[in-house]
Formats: sequence, structure tokens, C-alpha cells
Amino acid sequence: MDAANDTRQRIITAAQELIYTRSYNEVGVQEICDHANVKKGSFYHFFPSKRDLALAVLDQSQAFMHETIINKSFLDDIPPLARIERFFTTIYEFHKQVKENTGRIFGCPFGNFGCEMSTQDEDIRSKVDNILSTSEKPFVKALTEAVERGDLPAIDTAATARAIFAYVEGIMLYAKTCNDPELIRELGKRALQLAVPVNMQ
Amino acid sequence: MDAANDTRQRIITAAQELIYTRSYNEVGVQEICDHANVKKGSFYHFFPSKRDLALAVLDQSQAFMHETIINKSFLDDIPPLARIERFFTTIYEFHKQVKENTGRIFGCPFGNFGCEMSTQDEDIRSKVDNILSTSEKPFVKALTEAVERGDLPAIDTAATARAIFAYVEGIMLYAKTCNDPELIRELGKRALQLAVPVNMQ
DNA sequence: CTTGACATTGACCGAACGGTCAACTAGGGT
DNA sequence: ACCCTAGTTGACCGTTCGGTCAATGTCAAG
Repeated sequence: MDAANDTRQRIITAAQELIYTRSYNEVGVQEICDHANVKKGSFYHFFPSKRDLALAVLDQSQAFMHETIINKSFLDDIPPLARIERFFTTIYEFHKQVKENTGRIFGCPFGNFGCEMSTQDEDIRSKVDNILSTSEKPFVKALTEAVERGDLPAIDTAATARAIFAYVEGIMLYAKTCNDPELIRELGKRALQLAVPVNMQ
Repeated sequence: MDAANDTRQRIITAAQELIYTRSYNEVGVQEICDHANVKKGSFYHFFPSKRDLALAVLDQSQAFMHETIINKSFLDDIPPLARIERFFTTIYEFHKQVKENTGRIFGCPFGNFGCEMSTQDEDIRSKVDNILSTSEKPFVKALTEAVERGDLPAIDTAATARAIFAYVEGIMLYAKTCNDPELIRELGKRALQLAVPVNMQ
């Protein structure tokens, strides 16, 4: 059991890193097994197929993201809108660090999966869909709190959260394609503008 | 020459469609050749490698996008900011149509390529980077015109155009992952808010 | 000491991958 | 009639793909 969980865990972790830094279709089962120090026969003892591994990787990535980025950003030690700004600072610093270590920006693991797999595997698509929806929730909470405090006018907080998170995904895609973490900082500044309706004349 | 151009063109067009609706790594040279009614030996007469085909596909996709979407949206028959709104209407209707025909949203071809290939092929990455920058230009022009007309305060139009286009990419990624064209319409409404700095209190 | 469940291994499968190549065909220029 | 170039073809290359499987190892419960 213990050794089993460990093996299974090593496979997921290796796959998570390889797929995130390359892509799902670019990384083979054999290479994942090599990185995890597991024989391919063992792999198929724990996962019925490569795509089932992908689903497990998505779960682990979601857990990681919530622990290291979302939960820390949305602590209520500062006002709600400042938490959203802190979210952008956090992902900026994260990816700036990754760029310093690897020379690359790898974008958002969920956006990457969604882009590559949504039209090919319905289970993966709906899982990513679900992760995105879940990720919006802390934004909804912060926005609702901001409205209650009078920091924002009465707005549709769910729709606003979705707009902001879509913007996040666009920023991450841009940062990846331009391989430039500064884009996260520069573009992130405008995120809260998506919250406030403006009367254009 | 004529037959040659035709063959080459058929390969590009087949690849464009297959890669757009699936992904680069998911589609093989053989399958592309089958769809183009070309033998694989012929393929390598026109393209030194699969990735060179990808670059040609990107060129063709860019030309297609500019002809069918950008140029039509940014005609100056209406005020500049209305052209940006028309851009969103255009891509909404385009993808709504695609969804009706195929049951799927396939997102932005450049965002898809950027997501999948940016960390694997530097030439493709920089080509997508370049396409994104070029695509921002009509937005810059419209925003600059809006500032001149007094429709907008004096803003950094280049940075704003980039923010709006990043938002476009995020919207397309969301629409693809949720497989729902309505997201384009709903989220698109807020795009111009990215142009107007807001004084949050 | 035996049993049974789980874990591990390495050999193996057919198919597909990107890519190569020598032979052949077609057509215009001289 | 000749050649030359560009285009076409199908067989073929080694490698890797995702996946299977029977044999073996491990170890705790009975």
C-alpha cells in the first residue's frame, strides 16, 4: 500500500512536470516512467490508460494551485480587492521564478490542457471546465465582499469573476507565447477594470 | 508550377483544418496527406519537415483571420470603439456557426499553437508571438482614433490593445474549454472596460 | 508455513510516427 | 528527338507509440 501509493504518486508527479513543461501529446508513457523510476508494466497496474493519468494529474495540479497560489492570495488579512491584486502579484512572482530557473514560461496548466485536449477528450474537457469554474469561486467571494463593503457598486459578481479569470487565462497564454513574465504584471494591473461597468460616451 | 502550387496549397489547407480542430501533435503527416489526396513522398517534396508545414499553416491562418474577421470588423464605417465591439460580435457569430456545424468550439488557432508549441519549438513560438503583435495593431488604431475623437481619455493605446487582445485569447480559451460560444458574447461585452482606467476607492 | 492480494518486471504486440529514397512521369525549351 | 527540371509514387527506414501479459516478487493476515 505504502510503496504502491508512493509509486503511483511518483508517476503522477513526473507526469505533471513533463506534461506541464511540454505537452500531453508530446510526452510518452515510457518517458514518464523513466522519470518516475517505474517500469511501464507497473504504470499500467495503476492507470488503465494514459488519459486516466491525465485526469489524476489535473487533480493534483488543482490541489497544488489552490494550496500554493489561491489560498495564500485570498487570505482575508487585507481588503477583498487587494486580495485579487495579490493574486496577480503571486502568479507573477511564481512565473518570474520559473523563468529564472528554466528560461521559460509554461503558462497555466489548466489552460494548456484545455487548449490541447478539449476537442479530443470529453472527460478531460469537462474536468478542466470544472476546475476553471471552481477557481472562479475565490474571486466571487472577494468581489461579493467588496460589494458589501461598498468598495464596488452592486455588480454581477459571478459574471465578473468569470471575466477576470478568463483574462487571467489570456494573460498566461500571452506570457507563455511571448515567454515574458512581465506581461503578467503589466496586464494584471487592469484586471479589476473588468469589475467596474463604465459609461462610455 | 500550377499543379505544384495546387498540391502544396491542398496540403496546407488540409493541415490547417486538421490541426485547428485537433492539435499539432495529434495529427500525423500521413493523415494530412490523406485529406489532401497527396502521397507522403510528395509532402516531403514541398516541406522539409512537419514543423515547416506548421509555419506555413500559421501564415495561412493569419491571412484568413485578417481577411475574414479583422479587416471586416475594423472598417471605418462606424465609430472606432464600435468597431472593437463589432470584432467581438464577428468572432461570436463565427464560432456560433462553427458550433452549429460541428458541435465544437475550437478556440483561436494562434492561441492553440502558442499553448501547445511555445515551449517546444522556438520558431513556432516567435511566429505566434509575431502574429499576436500584428493582430493588436487594428486595436491600437481604433483606440488611438477614439482618443483623438474624445471618445476615450488619453491612454496608452498600445498597452490597452494588448490587454484587450489578451482578454480575447482568454475568452477563446474559455469558450473552447466550456464548448460554449455564448461566453464570447457575454465576456466580450466587458472588453472596453480594459481601456478605461478606473479610480477605485 | 501457507495463502492470497497486490506490486513489479521485462519481453512483447501491432500500429503509427516522421522521414528517406530511387525510380518513374509529365511537360516545356532547345 | 532530346534533355532538364519539377512533381509523383510506393516501398521502405528505424523509432516510438499506447498497451498487454505471464511470470515473479513481496509481505501481511490467517
